[in-house]
Amino acid sequence: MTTTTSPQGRTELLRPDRTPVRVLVVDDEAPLAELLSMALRYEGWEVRSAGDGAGALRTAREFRPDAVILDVMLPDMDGLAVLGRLRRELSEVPVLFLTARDSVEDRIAGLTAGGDDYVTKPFSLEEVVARLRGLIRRSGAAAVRSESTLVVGDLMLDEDSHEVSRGGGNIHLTATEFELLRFLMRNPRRVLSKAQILDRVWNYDFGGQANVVELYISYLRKKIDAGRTPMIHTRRGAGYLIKPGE
Amino acid sequence: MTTTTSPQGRTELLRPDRTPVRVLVVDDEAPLAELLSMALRYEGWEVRSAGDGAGALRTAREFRPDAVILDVMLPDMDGLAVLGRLRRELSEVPVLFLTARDSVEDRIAGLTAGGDDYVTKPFSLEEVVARLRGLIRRSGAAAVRSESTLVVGDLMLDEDSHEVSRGGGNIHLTATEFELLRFLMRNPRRVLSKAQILDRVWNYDFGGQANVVELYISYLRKKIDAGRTPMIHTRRGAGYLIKPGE
DNA sequence: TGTCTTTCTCAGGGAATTCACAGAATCGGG
DNA sequence: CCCGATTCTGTGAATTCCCTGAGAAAGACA
Repeated sequence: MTTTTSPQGRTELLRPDRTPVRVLVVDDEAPLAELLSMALRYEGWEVRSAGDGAGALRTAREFRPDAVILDVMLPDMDGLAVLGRLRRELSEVPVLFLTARDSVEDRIAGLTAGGDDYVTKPFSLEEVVARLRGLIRRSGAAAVRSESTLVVGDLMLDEDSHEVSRGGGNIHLTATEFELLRFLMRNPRRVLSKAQILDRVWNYDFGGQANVVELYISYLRKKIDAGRTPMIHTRRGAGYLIKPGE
Repeated sequence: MTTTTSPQGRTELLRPDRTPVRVLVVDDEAPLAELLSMALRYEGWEVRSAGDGAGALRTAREFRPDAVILDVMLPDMDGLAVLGRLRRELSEVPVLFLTARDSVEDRIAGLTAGGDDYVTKPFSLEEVVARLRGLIRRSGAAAVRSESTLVVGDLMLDEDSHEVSRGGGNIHLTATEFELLRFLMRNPRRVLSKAQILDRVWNYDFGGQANVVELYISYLRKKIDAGRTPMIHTRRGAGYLIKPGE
């Protein structure tokens, strides 16, 4: 039941013994597993990865993760088989499933019901991190009842209700705008490059123009900063950052 | 998991000694037992499971559950035999029977007279959780803090009588509409994705189109929001949430 | 069994959102 | 003060997401 402040200046999840939360990533696509691992390490978590079911079980046995990210499609055995065995050894561990968009309905629905969750490919890293954070919090492995509300100055963003307000007035954001603002607010007073933002907020296979970020920053400014003292700032050549006005 | 607040933010059932309620799940279909266990743990309860009658008795003796979920069809012995023996050792424990749709009338009817209850397969998790909650509440095993009436604004839903009203006027809902509204009302001001809703409210083997959720939201709106200030809101790209008007 | 209710699929329409493109504006270095 | 690089933003098209009517299928009840 501990909260500490990470290098990023954010409250962090910690296990009761004050060691970092441990996450096991299971995916046979190496680049994807790598991408996830790096994103999770960036969050301050300890990560191991496995490329198949057998390896997953072996690693889990020894690593004792607090949460597992599991691709449903594995080369050697079905994700479900892995899940079954995993549960036999680490009964409580929450699982975040990765799945293709179309295979969702048939098999995942139901699996996730117990408090597990899933994300469809292609996903954004922000989404994965947010979901995983929720899972871990609910599982009680890292017993931190952190607030679901992000606050920067007079700007508030509620991750549960998806409500955003500044100085009392409610603000309507689209899904992408919301994700972008959430990412900014999770890293207040810190410059985020367009590349970082693209990597985090957009799906990992997004192939479009990099200036969508500029575009969405522009949208956000119209809604968030309109008139008031601006909180979203440009660092030319570096990126963007959010901080309380004055 | 020692908080009095559930993941949904509702008051939780706790035993007199303030430990979580203990539930024993007895079912020979492992995936189903797993599904149930996870859902119940998510509710903040402590769960053990057994795959046959003998195991059930062994576990019950040692685990001393406050309630039992019992599949009527077990490989080694009849659910009824298990029940008989169970009662000899834990005389008061309430039981929630799981049964196939057609085997209901003949035998279960009499069994449930004693304050027990039953659910037919396939069931939805919301239904099982609700029934179990009712059983435990009535049994008096747990100090009950939660009301059986959910209230959001001027909207009221009674989980016992299944009555729903808004602003005094009674509203008739079908079974599915009721479950959906209950799930929404148990998570007020919180965005629920269509996937989450599907997992919880629909039967675990539902394989249909995800847009049934949209459809039933539409039905609910006609009955709940008709004319008045809307309480059911769409968060495009994220899900739905219910909150008091204004 | 026949009737009424409920559940669910399908498909069309409408609206909100996402994104590319391109020209305007701004910045910083010389 | 000028120029290239970078950022901002208006326009519009494509897409995605959501709502809902109509009717088929399944179930409940008498």
